[in-house]
Amino acid sequence: MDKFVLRNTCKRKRLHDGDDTESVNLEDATLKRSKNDQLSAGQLTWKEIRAEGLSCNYMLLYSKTDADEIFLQLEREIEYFSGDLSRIKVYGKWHNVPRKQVTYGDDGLTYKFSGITLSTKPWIPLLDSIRERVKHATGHIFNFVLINRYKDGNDHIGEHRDDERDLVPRSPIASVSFGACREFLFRHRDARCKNPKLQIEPQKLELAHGSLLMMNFPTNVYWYHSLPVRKKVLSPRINLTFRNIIPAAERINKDQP
DNA sequence: GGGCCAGCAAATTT
DNA sequence: TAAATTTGCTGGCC
Repeated sequence: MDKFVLRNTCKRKRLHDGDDTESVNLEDATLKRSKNDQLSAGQLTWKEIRAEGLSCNYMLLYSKTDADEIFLQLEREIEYFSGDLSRIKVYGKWHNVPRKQVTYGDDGLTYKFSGITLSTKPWIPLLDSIRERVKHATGHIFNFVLINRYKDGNDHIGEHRDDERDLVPRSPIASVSFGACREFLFRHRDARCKNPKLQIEPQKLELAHGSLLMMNFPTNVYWYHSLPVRKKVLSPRINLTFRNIIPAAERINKDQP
């Protein structure tokens, strides 16, 4: 993939002067990455993102060269859910989810999404190698990955928290991004209503090609996240969120002690 | 003109 | 039992 194309897939826009939201500029990241192309990844430093009840860490996990190669491999090898598994009923109307998605993970794991239960596909070497890279960088091993592919800026995901019931309590979520830069938005649960009691500013991130975002406890308790529509984005983004899912058998035992 | 955002539309699940 | 949750459409603002 051409570096020039990637560098232009996302122009950062400051909405307000003095905007103090944490954000990561793809152009800076691309420059930094080109300097580091000769270096092995893992030598790059973490950036901390903190707010009330929000704890995230961000780094460039892959050099641009490696990220380009992985993006192409993902495009070749990942098979997304289709048919009933990619449709959803909202307000009595059926819709195709505005993105492509699929789950891979350890044998027997399932993941509930908006009423439908998705079973996982078995790990493939490409995904296992990314999982190992995340383990090397963070010390965390994950048993499940949800892959979302956003074909362009019209594909999106609405504001949500990740389903806590299925997740191992307090376990972090690792989000690895490839392809086009998209704005990622956090909003505090107490700042979502019409007349919020608290004025908590949203947190905006721009997740670069080859980046890793760790969402640590208790981020997922207090903050909703979304990937809004961005009409100017014309190229695809693939995002992998690694999680630790409680196996269904253990969940049943837990619910019925 | 168009990008962005807030608000609103049921039915199902927990 | 009541609250939370999904996406698309509309209208207002810039």
